Amino acid sequence: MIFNYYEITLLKSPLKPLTYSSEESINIGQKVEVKLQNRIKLLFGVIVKKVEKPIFKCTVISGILDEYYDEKMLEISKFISQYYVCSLGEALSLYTPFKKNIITLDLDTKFNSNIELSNTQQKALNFTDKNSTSLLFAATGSGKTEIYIKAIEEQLNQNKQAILLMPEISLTPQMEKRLKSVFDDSVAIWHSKIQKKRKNEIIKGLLEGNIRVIAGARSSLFLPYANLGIIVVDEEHDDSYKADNKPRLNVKDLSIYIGKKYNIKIILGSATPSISSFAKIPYIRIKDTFFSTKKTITYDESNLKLTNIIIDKIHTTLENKKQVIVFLPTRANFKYQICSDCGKTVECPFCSVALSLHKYNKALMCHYCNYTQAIPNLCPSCKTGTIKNFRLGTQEVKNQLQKIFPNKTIQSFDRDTIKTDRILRKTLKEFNDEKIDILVGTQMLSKGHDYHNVTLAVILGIDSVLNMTSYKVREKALSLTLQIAGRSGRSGEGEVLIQTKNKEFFQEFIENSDYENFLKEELECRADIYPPNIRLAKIVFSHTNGFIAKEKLDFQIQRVLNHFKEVELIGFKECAIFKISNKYRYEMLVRSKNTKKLLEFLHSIKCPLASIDMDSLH
DNA sequence: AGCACGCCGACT
DNA sequence: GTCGGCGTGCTC
Repeated sequence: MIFNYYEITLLKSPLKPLTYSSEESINIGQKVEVKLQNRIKLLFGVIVKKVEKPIFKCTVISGILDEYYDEKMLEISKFISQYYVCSLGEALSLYTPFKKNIITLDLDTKFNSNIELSNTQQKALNFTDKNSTSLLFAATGSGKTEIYIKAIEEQLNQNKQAILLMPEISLTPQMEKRLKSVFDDSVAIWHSKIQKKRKNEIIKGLLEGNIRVIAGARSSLFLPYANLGIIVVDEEHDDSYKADNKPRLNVKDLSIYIGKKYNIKIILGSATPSISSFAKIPYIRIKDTFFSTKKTITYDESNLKLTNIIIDKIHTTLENKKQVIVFLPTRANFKYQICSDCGKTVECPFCSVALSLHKYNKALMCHYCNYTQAIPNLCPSCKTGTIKNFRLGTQEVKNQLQKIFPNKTIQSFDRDTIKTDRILRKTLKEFNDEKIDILVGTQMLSKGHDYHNVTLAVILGIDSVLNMTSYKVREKALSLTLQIAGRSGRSGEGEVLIQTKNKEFFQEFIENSDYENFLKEELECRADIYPPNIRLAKIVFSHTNGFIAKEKLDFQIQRVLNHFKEVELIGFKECAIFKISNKYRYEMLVRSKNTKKLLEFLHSIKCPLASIDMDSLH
């Protein structure tokens, strides 16, 4: 009997590849089922290498499936496991494999959209033709979607496939409509909320060749593409392209990597591009808008509350039969519950954060671990004082506005209210049909939705963004403000009201100059100490026993200082939220100009308490 | 002694 | 990740 020996990487497992045997000759990339130790359930694995008979005894492969990972998937996964510090199995698990027995049809359907591009749009399209990777630095309403569509069409007509990435599921409905009008059933929407049955249809369509364009969230990058020609990354500045659990990859950065390696065209687009894209990628600016909009900006230098200035502006706007959006960075009703006697906040028992009041549910909730409790009558600390609310959230602003404008329809727009795709579509439709007068929401408001009759955008509490501790706060606060401001006055004149104690900052970059100046100036500030000119990684150590977490942190600090000369320790501290889900957390930030050396350190940590975040956005 | 629980280390 | 092995410490 002839046995073959293979290294197999186990999917979703942090283990290194293990060696198994089989009588059959199996291809690299084949998905198989294997038994591990005394576990009852079989595990899925992928053949990564054929090897000689090893010195130890091998288990026989239990089953060979009719799914496989192609060479590109394996190569990219290898890169992900190296760069983002995870096992090969964890990286490969991102992918939906190819299926055997599905014949790939010819990709020769031709498309002929009748979209007429303006001169400016045509110039931008030519620019993306000339550069393999390009950035469309395009103002809101400048028509970048048409450019995307034309660029995708060019690729499809060369028998290629296309991906259009969006940061949010909530943006897919409007994009779907526009893509379908050109590409019809050749386009499919892909994200985590798509039903399993539909997902299988899409994979089949993609393999057979009748689906040619995938538009959707992060996971769209990991489908079985036989002949990918272009990846468009819309709203490229958006932080949600970075995954927040392992493998902590950034699909925008990964797209750029894939584009270079496999000669796939990459187009990034944003009205407020990220500093790193601006610094590294050839860009073209599009300032023209279809409707020349004139923006008036006013400031309110009070703390987070609805002042008369704000109420008057809203009143006038509504009188003129126009709509209003109100942004604030906090969900729920109030951020903190403070005792009037002892001044203590009501904290989550499992996390070091104050609980938020959710009036609708009559409960206090933790925004980090979802712990929920009844609203206490008396302060749980001193048992005498009463609990007072502090700092507004979307719900409370909505309620206050409702009292001031009893005849108007006011709707909140945040994760609490917009729970499903159906509710999202319904709310946006009602708002655009002018059945809603005011939308009060969080970041969700800023994300590329079209509000055609809004002439006033109110931005509350932006200072709390500016006051966070991150090298990115200025970039975040300004892009967020501009994105929200961009929602006002899409047809005609628009007003923006910013509540801030940092008026000069906004004046300087919104009124006196523009975002490009900000990017240039901020790039200078970042110099060689913060990205994009240097690599930054964050390592978090967490444990139910705080001393253990601290001990592991200290150990790694010593290692960097003593053994990794080219890696610089920027700092270490308790995490901003010290305790989450009953685990105490410490973090350290390291940076290096030498990516290889930085990765060497990160790979050498080998501590299960540590979560490693390469290119951390914090 | 007998058992519950948490930690640790191995996994081909 | 997931499992068993093993040490600690509590109870009968």
